[in-house]
Amino acid sequence: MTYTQLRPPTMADVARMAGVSHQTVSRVLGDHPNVRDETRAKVLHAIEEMGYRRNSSARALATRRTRTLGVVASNTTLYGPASTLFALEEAARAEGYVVSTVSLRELTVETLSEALAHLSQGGVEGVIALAPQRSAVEALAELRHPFPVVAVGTGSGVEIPSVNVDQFLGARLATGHLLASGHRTVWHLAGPEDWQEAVDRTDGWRATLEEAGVQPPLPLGGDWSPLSGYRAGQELAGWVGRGLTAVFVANDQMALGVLRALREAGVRTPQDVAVVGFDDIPESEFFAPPLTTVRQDFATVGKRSIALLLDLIEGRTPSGTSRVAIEPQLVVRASTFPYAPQSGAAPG
Amino acid sequence: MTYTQLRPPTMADVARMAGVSHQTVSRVLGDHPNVRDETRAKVLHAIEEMGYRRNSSARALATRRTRTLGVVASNTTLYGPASTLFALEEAARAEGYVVSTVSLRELTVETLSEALAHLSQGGVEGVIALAPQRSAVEALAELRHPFPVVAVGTGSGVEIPSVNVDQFLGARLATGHLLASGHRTVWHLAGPEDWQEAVDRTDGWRATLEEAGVQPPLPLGGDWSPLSGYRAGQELAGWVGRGLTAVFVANDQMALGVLRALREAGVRTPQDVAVVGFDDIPESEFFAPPLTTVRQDFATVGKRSIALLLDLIEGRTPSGTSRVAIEPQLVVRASTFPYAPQSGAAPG
DNA sequence: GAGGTCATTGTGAGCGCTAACAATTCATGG
DNA sequence: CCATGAATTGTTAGCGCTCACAATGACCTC
Repeated sequence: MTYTQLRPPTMADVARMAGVSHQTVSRVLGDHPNVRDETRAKVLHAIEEMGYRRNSSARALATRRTRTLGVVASNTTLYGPASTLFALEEAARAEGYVVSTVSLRELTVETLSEALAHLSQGGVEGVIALAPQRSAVEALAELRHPFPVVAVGTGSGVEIPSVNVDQFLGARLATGHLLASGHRTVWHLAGPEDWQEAVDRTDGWRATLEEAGVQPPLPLGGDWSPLSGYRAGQELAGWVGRGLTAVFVANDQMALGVLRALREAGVRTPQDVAVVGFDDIPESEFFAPPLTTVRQDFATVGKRSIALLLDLIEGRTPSGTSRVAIEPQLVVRASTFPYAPQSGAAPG
Repeated sequence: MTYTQLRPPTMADVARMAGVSHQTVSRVLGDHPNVRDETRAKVLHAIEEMGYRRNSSARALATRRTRTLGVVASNTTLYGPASTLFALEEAARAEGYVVSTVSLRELTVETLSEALAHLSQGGVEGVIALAPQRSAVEALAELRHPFPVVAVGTGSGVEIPSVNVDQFLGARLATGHLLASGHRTVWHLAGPEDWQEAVDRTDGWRATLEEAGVQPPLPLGGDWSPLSGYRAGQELAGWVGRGLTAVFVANDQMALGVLRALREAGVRTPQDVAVVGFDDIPESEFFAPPLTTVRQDFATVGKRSIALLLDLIEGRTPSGTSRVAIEPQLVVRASTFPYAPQSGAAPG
């Protein structure tokens, strides 16, 4: 078939065919109660017959509601952002909203600004910003935008309404688990410093050690990629036998690289060095060995974010006040076995 | 700040402030050439001053163009779909289009139909359907929709305009590589039978073996997950020493499970059994051992899909004729080493 | 100086819908 | 039988923009 420019039927066309006024058609479509069944049937029949679809632009213009939300994200092929995106869309759709997305290669003032402008062109009523980099958050605070914005993954120390997984707590769970398993200290491979989540995880790790009266070793740094984990793992391997028996890695992908580097260096996991990751990506369970990690509940993040944004749009919540924090969960697997008898699923 | 319902300024407001007609404001915004510089400056100043933004609904209504495209996808947290989604959005944005997405948990006639209706509510001018399941494609062909639809990942045997990576060729590359490395035969762990891509990969594998005069073993089946790969791997381990020396696995995630199962069974990769995957997910390079696999160029898929859809929307291409196929690429790593001296990057 | 051309600006009419109000119908009770 | 009000339907006026066309004025040309 070809999509010729024959103009699609309008409400008036339907009304004519059904022998009613266009307003009655509108009432039928809007499920207005005061329409006689017989009339409704006539209208529905005409709609069906003509293949009529309500013009969303005209509707949006008249109602001043587009029922569209925007999402700005980066690194959308990573498990975390992809999962959040999925949850956001599902939650928004459940509320009758369409979601338009902009996926950025990098978050800067410029790209963010363009993204918001682009979404504005799409007529969004509000925007969720998956903005894990701190620079992005600052940019967001500066930018003028005619709609409310909710930040996700920015940490709670920002001006903007935000929803976050409690990264500090997650790191505490991971580190505490290793200490409880008998390790004297826990090393740390951190994520990029300009990511708030990375900083929070490092802070949680450090705080846990300090509370246990342990002087934290100097953390290593990576960029979330398996490759950076691999490189850090090579360095870590050099410390085995000199006090290194446990590592908390800031995400699962880097942990994968660490595992490989350790293996290549002849270091056994978990017998020589225990490893904990963060995220619980689907592959983690099948790493060599299966990875103990911290699971984030992205579905809840999505739901809460949409709920908050809709509150803001409807004016139910004064913006600037809202901070939502969500608890993560430790998942114990073989990479910290046999030090971990207390909880979690056994590996398959 | 609060988003009070003070009505945002309209074009007429700007016009009044700048002392011109609303049409002149429209011209400035539309970069119409015949506007005096002085006038343009006045208008731009007024726009800036009032924080004016063009109302997209009104614009869409008047122009009959929403400049919005829709995407229906499932399994969006998997690497392949997520990468395609990213590429699609980027390509569409480059053309000035906003992208609205619907992420489905499963593709059925009902969910697809709802998704299209939802996107229609969002005013899309066309839709890309990431529809790897065959059932979905059939559903797509049946459904009435007032806009063009391009299918991605459906294989080329469908009525609908489509864009695909040549899965058959990919399987041929993988299987051929193993045969060329000296293996007598190649076993196969297939994806779900209702996925066209899985079928095409199996067909490519079978054809390559038959052309080499080898009777293909019975393929195993999985569901793309590492777990299903793990289970299949346990079974495969039982065939080692009885003719099994090489396995072509239909995706990297399942290959991960296979690797683990083999390892646990004391089977060495690649010395005892060589393994090839499909997708080249970022983690593959860091599996134990690093995985030989087939890379799909999702960026090109995205660009070509958008280009095709826009052609359809503009009426440049008669729909129903267009099939685009994209070549995949073999990436050789240690899981087929040392049988593979001929090409590809060495493991890190 | 009349007529013509071009650049620039303004005017009016819709795009297809919903909201507010007006009009009509119908059942009901006094 | 007619007033009363509820249920149902119709009428009108925008929503904020772009498009087609009209109007204005500056500048030439002969």
